[in-house]
Amino acid sequence: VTDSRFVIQVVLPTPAHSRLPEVLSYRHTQALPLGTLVRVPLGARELLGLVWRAPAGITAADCDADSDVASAALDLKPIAAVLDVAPLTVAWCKLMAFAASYYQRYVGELVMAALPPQLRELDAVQMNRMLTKRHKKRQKSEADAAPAPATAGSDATPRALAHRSEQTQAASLVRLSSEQTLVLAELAKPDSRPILLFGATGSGKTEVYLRRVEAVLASNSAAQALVLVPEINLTPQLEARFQARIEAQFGAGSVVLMHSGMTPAQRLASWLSAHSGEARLVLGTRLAVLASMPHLALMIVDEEHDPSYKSQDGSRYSARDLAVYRAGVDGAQVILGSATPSIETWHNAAVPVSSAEAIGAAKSGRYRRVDMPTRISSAAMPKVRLLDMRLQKKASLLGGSIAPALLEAIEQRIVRGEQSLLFLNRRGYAPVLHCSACEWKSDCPHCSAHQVFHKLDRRLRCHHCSLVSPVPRQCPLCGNLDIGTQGRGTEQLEESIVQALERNLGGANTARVLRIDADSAKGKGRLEAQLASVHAGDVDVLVGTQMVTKGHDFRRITLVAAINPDSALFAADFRAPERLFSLLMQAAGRAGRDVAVSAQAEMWLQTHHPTHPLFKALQNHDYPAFAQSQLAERQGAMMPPFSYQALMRCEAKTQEAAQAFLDHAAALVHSEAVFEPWRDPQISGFVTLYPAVPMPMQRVANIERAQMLVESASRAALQKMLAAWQPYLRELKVASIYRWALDVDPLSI
DNA sequence: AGCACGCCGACT
DNA sequence: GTCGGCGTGCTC
Repeated sequence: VTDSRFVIQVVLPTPAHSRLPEVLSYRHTQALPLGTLVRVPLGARELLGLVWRAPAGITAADCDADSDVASAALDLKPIAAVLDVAPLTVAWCKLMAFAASYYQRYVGELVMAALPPQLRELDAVQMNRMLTKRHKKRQKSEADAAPAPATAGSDATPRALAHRSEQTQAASLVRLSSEQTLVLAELAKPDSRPILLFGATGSGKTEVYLRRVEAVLASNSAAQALVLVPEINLTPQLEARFQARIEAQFGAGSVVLMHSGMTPAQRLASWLSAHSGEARLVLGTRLAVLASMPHLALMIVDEEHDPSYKSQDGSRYSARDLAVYRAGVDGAQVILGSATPSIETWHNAAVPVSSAEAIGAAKSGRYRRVDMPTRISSAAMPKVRLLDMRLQKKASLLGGSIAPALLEAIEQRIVRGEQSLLFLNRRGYAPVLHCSACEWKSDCPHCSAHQVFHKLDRRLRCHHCSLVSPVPRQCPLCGNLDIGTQGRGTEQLEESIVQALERNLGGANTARVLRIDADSAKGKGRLEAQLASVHAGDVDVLVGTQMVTKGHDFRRITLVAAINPDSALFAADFRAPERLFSLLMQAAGRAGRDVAVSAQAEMWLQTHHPTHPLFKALQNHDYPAFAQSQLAERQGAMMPPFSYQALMRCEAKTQEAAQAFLDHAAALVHSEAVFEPWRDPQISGFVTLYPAVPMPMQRVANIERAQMLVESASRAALQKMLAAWQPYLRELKVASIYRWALDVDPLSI
């Protein structure tokens, strides 16, 4: 114990609002490099920590000259154990440092979000036992696979080379289009800027990703690639395709998955494999952007506009933005792919911006745009038809929601043996019940939302707090027996379609209708089974929420209909049009993927606003025009990407308390005497604090929520102000507050 | 955030 | 007489 002279700085999973400092000091018998994983005592617990600042020769003995520091150093607790795992790289630590400072969190919080949960739980003995087992298993499988001595990472044996060329031949059976060939040549150019791969749905982006990954992995025997997708559960085909192709060429175990749906043991195994360099390709969801990959050379963010890349809890980072930053520190290429890029990315790719302002953008401050406009197999994009609902008689609407012309189009598809997809973003039978005699509505007692009527199990459900209650037989307020539904959900849409087909086709009706939404897909394997029946052709009409619009390659769908897209048209959120456009474009992409049927593929939009520019742009499949109009609007109103935002959210017992906290926080800033940075005109002149307001969903599970927007035309000024604000916020004590959190670059405000 | 310590109500 | 409720307070 006496020779534990070295002072080691460690970060731990201490939340930002605990009163602990970000970095803690411990003693150890020797210096430890930055990035070393250790277990350290904290109070009564023993936690996983990461060596943060290398002490560079500072020992307790060196501190003798200063007795205060020396005695403090002697008080330090010793490090309990050093994990037998290679230290994290300096580049990875830089990523953590950047993410922590940009999103206003403690480094320890991000580090722990990045490490697999099981790494935190295992003590040193369990850990080492596990590592030994893993090591032995690997040696055994290597011995079995290659009698010739082939070390991991260099598989340049004749056997491996022969194997590889065989595979290359097999892969080349998938013939590339000339467009794909050109795009791949463009991606191979030595240009360090992030790339926006702007490619229509069905243009063959996945094949381009695969080839690019293959090329980068083949160029260097250690190189690693990272492919991010929004939801791994929704793209099992993609996973299978990557696994088959890459493992065939680079060996079994060269591909690992990383997402939150895996078991703790699987997550640990994947993490170790990526960390050791054994895995050449990591395929995962947003959390995979934080994976330890010492030889990272390529990152691909598929569907980069997808909101699920922005973490909505905990550290609230954007995996896409961090990928762009990470490409910089790792010297890796980053490719952002989308048919409907986020407006921010489009702006970065289309308009030069000053380098200092773009998060992590390469030195030039701009992205390189590579276009893939053509649908593969010369299949055309579906024709978009706007169905003017103002001209429809209410009584003629089927189940109140489907125009007769649309039903007719569906029936034609059934006769031709083609499939239709009806898209409605509302699950349940009806969004609300109401009393015909009084004001009663099926309000959730705990949330500022209605309880949704689910007819199948005769229940009322709150989709926010999951409260389930029986359907009342009479009005709870006035006793009236006449209780009706209002609005329509997927259950009702399914019911209406089934009834109409029975009525119209009578005994000849053999049409099969399937509903896919979060309710129908509940339970392990249910979604896969349902999707499989669509692929197998066992379904004629598919009714679903946005769940079915993502990525599925339904070959025989020739009609996609958006039943009620208008609701998002005039939403308060300035990003609502962007989301609607990409949702509808993606849905449209489900139609006519097979060239044999693509000629008659159509997308129908039932709307009361057929002249709306968003629908016009969609009709022309003209994303650039839509993005341009959005950018013009945002520039006029000084909204992102022409300004930068942070949102302070607060949860409390009462709305008053929540707002009181935010008011205090704002007052703190405005009192220049307290908040020094505010005296700096470079900050106060550029940062605006808006008044605290209730959140759009004001109450969830009896918790009142309020928010306050902080905005600036200068990212640097906003960052400076937020960083200076943090310590004051941590000290702020207001009664009845549950918690507060800062969200940098919020997706919805 | 954990996890202690700590001081008051209903049970073997 | 203890088991356990969750209210403060501390953790290199």
